[in-house]
Amino acid sequence: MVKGDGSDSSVSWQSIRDTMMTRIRAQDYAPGELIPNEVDLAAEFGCARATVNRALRDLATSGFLDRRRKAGTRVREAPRRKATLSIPLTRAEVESSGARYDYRLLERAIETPPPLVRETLKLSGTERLLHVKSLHLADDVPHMFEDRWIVLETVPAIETVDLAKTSPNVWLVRHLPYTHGTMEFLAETAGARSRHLICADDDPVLTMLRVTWLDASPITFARQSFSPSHRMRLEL
Amino acid sequence: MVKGDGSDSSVSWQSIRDTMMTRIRAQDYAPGELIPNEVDLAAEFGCARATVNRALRDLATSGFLDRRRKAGTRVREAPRRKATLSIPLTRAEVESSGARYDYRLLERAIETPPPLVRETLKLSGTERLLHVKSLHLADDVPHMFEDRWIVLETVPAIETVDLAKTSPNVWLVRHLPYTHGTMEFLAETAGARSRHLICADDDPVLTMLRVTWLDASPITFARQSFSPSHRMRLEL
DNA sequence: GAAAATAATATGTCTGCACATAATAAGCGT
DNA sequence: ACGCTTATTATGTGCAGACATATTATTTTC
Repeated sequence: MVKGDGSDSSVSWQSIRDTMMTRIRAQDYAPGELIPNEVDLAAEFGCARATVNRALRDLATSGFLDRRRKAGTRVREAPRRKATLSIPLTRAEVESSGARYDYRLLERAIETPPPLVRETLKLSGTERLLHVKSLHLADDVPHMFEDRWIVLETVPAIETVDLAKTSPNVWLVRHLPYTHGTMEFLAETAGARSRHLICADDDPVLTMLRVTWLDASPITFARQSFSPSHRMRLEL
Repeated sequence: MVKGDGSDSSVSWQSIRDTMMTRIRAQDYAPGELIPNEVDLAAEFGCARATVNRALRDLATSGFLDRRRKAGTRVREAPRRKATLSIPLTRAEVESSGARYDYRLLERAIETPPPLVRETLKLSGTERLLHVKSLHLADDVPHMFEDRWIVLETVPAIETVDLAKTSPNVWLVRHLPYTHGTMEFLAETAGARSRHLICADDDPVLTMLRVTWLDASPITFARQSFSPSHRMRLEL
């Protein structure tokens, strides 16, 4: 076959991707403008169209290209980037820094949602929610305080789980992957949480709000506040 | 042909992906355990192996499966998730909320890096850096204060750019896409920034640190502090 | 029995080819 | 001109077959 030897006769989709990436960076293709179509590029690189397709598809999902049928492929003006945030699974985060992880269940109750939670999770207000407060520690030092609401209608199984042993997040990740969700970062003063995080009332703390859904059904709303000086790190 | 009519005889990779996703969620395949190989799945779904491959590859990049040659494909114990953060291009962020965006250059100077910057960007200390402080506004209200260092050795062209018109970030995104970088969120007190953000000295502000690289060359180190009450939102 | 050579296996990818689909462009009738 | 129908075109996807590559399993050799 023509491609058998692997060294030169065949072109890899990665090499095409890299070449195209170089051209985009060098502005050989102007931002916003059309690039040659797949057939032409395949001819240029001397490969099958499918190979070019793979390369361009990859650049599109990476956010450097915009592709539309018939309309063609064009260079994105402002590349969108994806951050691979190693899903703040607190345990892994703590242990990766060499510290010993510990978890304490503080409160557990079944309640109806207060207004903020009701709105966030788009509930009617009559649902039964599991309300859990917990503390996560690194080397016995408070690391994060979590206040979480879980919709029992969506996750009935969690009602019988012993949350003193397994943290809600760990259980949820393991048993009920979400389909989508949102995440918000904000800064606030520790306030009442200072008691758990062992800091001053007016210390600034980083708070992360997370809402997850299983299609149209709300799963959980979590408010996680980290001890002062903590940094949430993401890779780009 | 067998697949021509498009309605039933052919199976789409998306449908296979969805079916497999359902099985993973239902724990038909136990976490950590092997799933059938591509040939068997292709037989089950009545399609070509390439189609199964596409589906499984997608689930792997989404973080639900782990794939290794010869070793096979297994269900990840704790799915890794990716957040598509709409690259905090401040202008777009502000305008999407319906507000008018404005930008003001506060300071511009060429300096040698202080210790923190030198370490972060792994510099020797003798390099010339462009040091820029700027303020970004939404409807004339301070929205974000930025303190940025740009390595002129990596980005010589920016020295002649009129940064009163174009913000450094906009220029960089447009002219020099980075290959990788990191991002950190933290909470701190406004301190001296309170003057620009028009808030109290001890108000908690969300700060985002961003460092970007072009392969092994450092591009820029930015410290962006948002006005109190601002939330940084990411989609999962 | 341990190390080295060899086989087996699952995923990775490329090739041609065909048809599907979405969106634009062209043609046409009024 | 205007709106409608009908090409045309670029990307999207499927199939069968072949080879590539990374591991793991097995056998051979000392």
